[in-house]
Formats: sequence, structure tokens, C-alpha cells
Amino acid sequence: MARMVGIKDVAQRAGVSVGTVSNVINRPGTVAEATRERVQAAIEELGYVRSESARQLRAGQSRIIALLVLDMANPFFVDLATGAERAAREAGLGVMLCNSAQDPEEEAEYLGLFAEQRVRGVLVTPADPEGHTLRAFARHGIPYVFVDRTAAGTDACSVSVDDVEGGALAARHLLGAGHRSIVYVGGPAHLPQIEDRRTGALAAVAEAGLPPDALVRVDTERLDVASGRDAGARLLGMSPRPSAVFCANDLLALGVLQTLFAAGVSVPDDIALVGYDDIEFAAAAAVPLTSVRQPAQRMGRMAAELLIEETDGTGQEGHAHRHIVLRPELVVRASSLPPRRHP
Amino acid sequence: MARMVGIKDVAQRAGVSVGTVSNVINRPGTVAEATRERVQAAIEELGYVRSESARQLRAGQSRIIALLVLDMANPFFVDLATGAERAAREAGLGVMLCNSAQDPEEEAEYLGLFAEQRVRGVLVTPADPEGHTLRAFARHGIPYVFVDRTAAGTDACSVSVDDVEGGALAARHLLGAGHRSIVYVGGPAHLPQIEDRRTGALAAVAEAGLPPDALVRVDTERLDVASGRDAGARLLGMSPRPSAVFCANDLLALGVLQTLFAAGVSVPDDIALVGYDDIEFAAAAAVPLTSVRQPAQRMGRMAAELLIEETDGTGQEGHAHRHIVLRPELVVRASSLPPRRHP
DNA sequence: AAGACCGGATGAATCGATTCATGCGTACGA
DNA sequence: TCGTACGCATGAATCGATTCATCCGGTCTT
Repeated sequence: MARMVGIKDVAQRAGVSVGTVSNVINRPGTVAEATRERVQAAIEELGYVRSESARQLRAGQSRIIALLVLDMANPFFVDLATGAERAAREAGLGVMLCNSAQDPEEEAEYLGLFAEQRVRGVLVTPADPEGHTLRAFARHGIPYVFVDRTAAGTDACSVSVDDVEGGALAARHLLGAGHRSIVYVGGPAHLPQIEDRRTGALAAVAEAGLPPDALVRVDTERLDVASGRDAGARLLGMSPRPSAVFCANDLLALGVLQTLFAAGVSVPDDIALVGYDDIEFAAAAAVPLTSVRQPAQRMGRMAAELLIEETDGTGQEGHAHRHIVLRPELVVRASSLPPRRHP
Repeated sequence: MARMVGIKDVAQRAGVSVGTVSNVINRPGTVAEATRERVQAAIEELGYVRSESARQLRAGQSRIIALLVLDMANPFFVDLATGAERAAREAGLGVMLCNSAQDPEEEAEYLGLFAEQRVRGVLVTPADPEGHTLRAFARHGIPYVFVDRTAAGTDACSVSVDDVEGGALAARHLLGAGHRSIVYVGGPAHLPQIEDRRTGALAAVAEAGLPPDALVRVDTERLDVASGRDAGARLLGMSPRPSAVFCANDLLALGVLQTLFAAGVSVPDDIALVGYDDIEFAAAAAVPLTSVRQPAQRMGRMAAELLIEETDGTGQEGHAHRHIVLRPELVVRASSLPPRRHP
């Protein structure tokens, strides 16, 4: 690999000083036309690309923001990332996308990496239930924003969706269709998202005048399709067999659906099924899935915008942390059509 | 944000020179026990994190490799990324994951970013059919490896899956089940993956003693579920209605499946359907999808390993470019069970 | 006793881009 | 004509970590 051409090479080639080359790049207005063109030509000819690390070293911070999500295999987070990336792009920032896979250790490792990189800021869906890693990270002075997780009381902004409300929407829908008992499939329980959705469902159950145990809990290890299949098998073993199932997540719901289908149990005729997130595959399932839609892309975008606002440095500490809570929306599809409509 | 603590602060605190601090971090063996502990203590107390940009500036290259994929919303590429990331992690390297969304302009933009970052190397699934952007990128001297795309004749390594073979597997399967004509759904046509799969299917058709026009082509704009739905609608309008459909991609197949289902067309009884990639959602579809499995994770891993081998710098240009071609594998599921088994 | 050697620590030079005080030349107003 | 202002270019200082030639004090060799 030939030695990288630097700003000095360009300067020499164009017969100017390095300062002038820098000006051509960063403040073209301050350079005389002729000089500017000469320098531009030199840049082209040499194929000069400025070194981001040098630039960064001087500036003290980088031009990228980090996004640390719980599960990249979940299209919900991919959507979220897309929104964040767009907003960042508009602000001239890059996004470093990372996957903690719900592992606090991975999370800590990535946060360390971000600190070394002196990233402009971090968007994070925390995996560590205790919040140790983030608290340790905070001392570096790098701002961060919680995504898909409220952070009231924390020294940070947050953008989340009202999971309690979402859980209530799903449960109300099922109860409204005549079901007297609902199974809630989700886990691990230490994730607030999972707990909140359950809380919402519980509230809906109470509203309907039913006892709390009308909401039966089936815990899962993870939030993926495989866990869903596993949960589906457990559902089949229950007696009496449930008539309504609410999954904390569409991946789980798809897994459940698959198991039920394989066992010849009809959805929605035998069991009504509701998921959460409304990922694209929910609609594409052959029994299209009723789901609670979260504005994932918007959430990503807003989180990035909050972070950018916090870090743009124009105002001196004129930043007050905000906690934005978006509203979920129920999308009804075939998987939960009321049993009484059975042909 | 308090001023970042640097190596100098640590040195002062520990009462040693900066060189010694650096040695503690990078070559602990060369530092006396007592000194080392003193320095470590200072590091802890001050919360020192070394600046990657300074390190990088000195080193001339960074410790991250970039991965530029065609579509992050496609689980296939997420799998691929997972494999690459693991391999990189083992080598102490980070991965910067980016999505060109099949847009040559985005691709060019990202490659520019990578050059500025002085990335260690790039794994790329090219979007630009002409290859201009990559050729322009090559002059920076940053090594790159093609993934999911063979690069024979190029000055780079590549890891790919034999798409011709994959196409043939799918088509042979359908022909073997008695179908005399197959619709191939895919696009855009300038993607070699798409063309190769078609070529393979064509070969299988020829093997079966059928004329080339036994393979009917339905072009799509993109490779996502929405395009699949669109293609499904077109399939329904064809007469005679096809009995076998081979999609260039599982996302397309899921879209097709959805449309057929909504129209009351049974899969596989009325139409047999085969996808490609064997993403997790293929198995999870309520009519589990027959698909051609690609070892996505392994491909990502091997590509990263090739890149690391090329860049580890131990051997002086002892590197010969290699082109690895993996074999696809047909996974038969319900969506293509032979029509004669119709109950 | 002189020299060789060694573990250990030092600190100046270096990487490449940015920035800013400074210099030079020209034009304009007083 | 002098002073000032302005446009434009300069180049040295700076960011923080790494590296390497060098030094120091002590031990071993001959």
C-alpha cells in the first residue's frame, strides 16, 4: 500500500501552504478563486482524502454517533436504526450500528469502544437491567439518549413508546372480542418493555372486571422466533387450552403461530393471536398478524435529533433533558378476528 | 463536558513519563511491577480512556473494518454481518455496518467515508453494476473483499455462494415434482445474483428436456416483501396460471405467498413456491417456505477472515487473492410439496 | 578496575489536519 | 501622503498516543 497522500503533499503540489489547503476544504470562501482551483486540481490528481483521525484528534470529538440495540435480527430495531441514520445523515453525522444481543457484557464492551472513539453521542436500548454499565459510561461526559426505553429520573433524554398503553390496547382488543382469559407470552422479565406491556394488559383485564389471574403468564428465555416456537408448544400443553394469546413481540408471535399451525390449531378460529411491533413480516405472515404498531423509524429519528440537539454545542448548556413518549397503535389483522365471525 | 483526561494527566498523577504510561498499556511486560500498579491506579482514578483517534493517527490505519451490504432489512445480510462481526471480534477488530440500500450513490458515499476513516479494510456487496465506485475506491490502497459476489478477475478476494447451482437446485426440485413450467420472480436484473440464479434455473429446465421458455420471467423493481406482493398480483393475472414459482429471494416469496393466500390460492396445492436464502422467517411462515439455504454467517466469517489475512501485515505481500465459492443447499418445506400428494 | 550488559524509565519526534496570529500587498478614505 | 482596512496567504502551535534513541544505576565479566 503506497503511502497515504496527506495535506502536505497537496500543498506542495499546488504550491501553497498547508493552511491554505485546509481553507480550501473547510472555508472555500476565504480563498481566492485561482488558488482554490489550483488546490482542487492537486487534490483530484493526488486522490487526496483527508484523514478523519487527524481531524478528530484536533476537534476532540468525532462525527459519528453510536446506536446500540438489543437485537439486530429483529426488524423493529432495523427500522429504528434506519430512522436514526436518516436524521444523522441530515446533520452530517455517521452512525455506528452495534448489537448488544441483550448481553450486558457486550453492552459494556461496546460502550468502552464508543468512549475510545470519542463518539459524539450514543443512542442506546439498555440491556443491563441494573444500569451499571451506563452509569459507568456517563462519567466520560459523552451524552447519550435512551431509545425504546423511558429514562425518567436519569440524566439523559429518552424516546419511547408507551408500552403500558400498548399492552392495554392489545388486551382490550382481545377482551372486546369476547375472550375471558389471555395468555401473555414474553420474557426475559427484567426488560421493562416486557413488564410494561404486561402491566397494560393487566389494567385492561381489570377494566373488564376480570380478576388478575385472567392474564396467564408464559415466560420465554429470549425474544426470538425460536422462543416463540417453544412457547407455542407450551400453549398446546395447557388445559384448558387458551383462546387468546398476546405476545410481547412479533418474533415470538410468529414462532407461536408456526407451532400452532403445525399442530393443526387454527388461528384465529381456535386461538386468537396478537403480536407487538408490527414488523413487516407480521403482515406478510400467511395468517396476517394483529399487532401493536410502534413508530420505530420515528422513534429512531427523534432520538437522533434529541442527541444532535444536545450536542450541537451552539447553546451553552441550554439543554434540558426531555422524555418523549409516543403512542402505539393497534393494527387488526386476520390473526385475531373474533371467533364469533367464524364462517 | 469536563476536559477529557489524557495520557499526560495519567503520567503526572502517577509521577512517571508519558512513555511509561504508554508502555503500561501496550507492553506491560517491560514495566516494573510497582510502577505498573501505580500507573494502573492512576488510570482507574482518573477514568482514563485512550483516544482512538490519536492512536490511529500515529498508526496510520484504524482497527475497524467496514461492511457494506445491499439491504439491512433483509435478514440474510444481518446473518452475514453477524458472522463477519464474530470473526472481526476474535481478531480484536471492530465492524462498521452500513447499508447501501442497493443505491450506487449511497455506496459511493459510504466508500468515501471509509477512506476518510482509513478503515482497515472493506467487505462489500456491490450495488453499482458498473463497478465504478469500487474501482475509484481501489486507488486509496485500502483492501476490500467481495461478499456474496464473486470477483474473479478483480484485484480482490471474494466469498460467494454458487448462485447458478442454487438456481438449478430450486428448479430441479420443482421440475422433479412434475411441473412443466416455472415462473422466476426476481429483479433488478443487473444484480449478478439474480441473473445467476436464473441461469441455473434455465440450465435445469434444459436438463429436463424442456424449451427455454418453460422458464417465465417476472421482473421486480426491488427485492423486498412489497415487490413480492406486487409480483404475486401479476402471477394471479397470468393465464394459464403458473403451477410453480421460484423467487430470487425469500422476501419476494413471502410477499407472493401473502398475495396468493389473500386471493384464496393454496400453496402448495395450487401453486408450489420456492424461495432463496432460507431466512428464519421462511421457516416461520405459516406455510413454511421451501428455500435455497445460503451459509450466510459462514460467508461473512470467511470474508472477514480473508480480509484480516490480507491486512495483518506479517507477510510482505505474501497474499494471493482467493475466490471462495460455497455451495447452497435446498431445504424442502411445505410450500413446494408435490401437488400429487394433494389429500 | 574498566568495560559490557541489562532492566527500566525517559522525553522528544512523529502522525495529519486545523487554527490563529501574523505578514504582505493593494485600495481607499481622510 | 499617511493610515487603515481588507483580501489573501502563511506557518507554527496544537491535539494525544506511540516509538525509539538515550540515559541511569546497578551487576556481571574479564
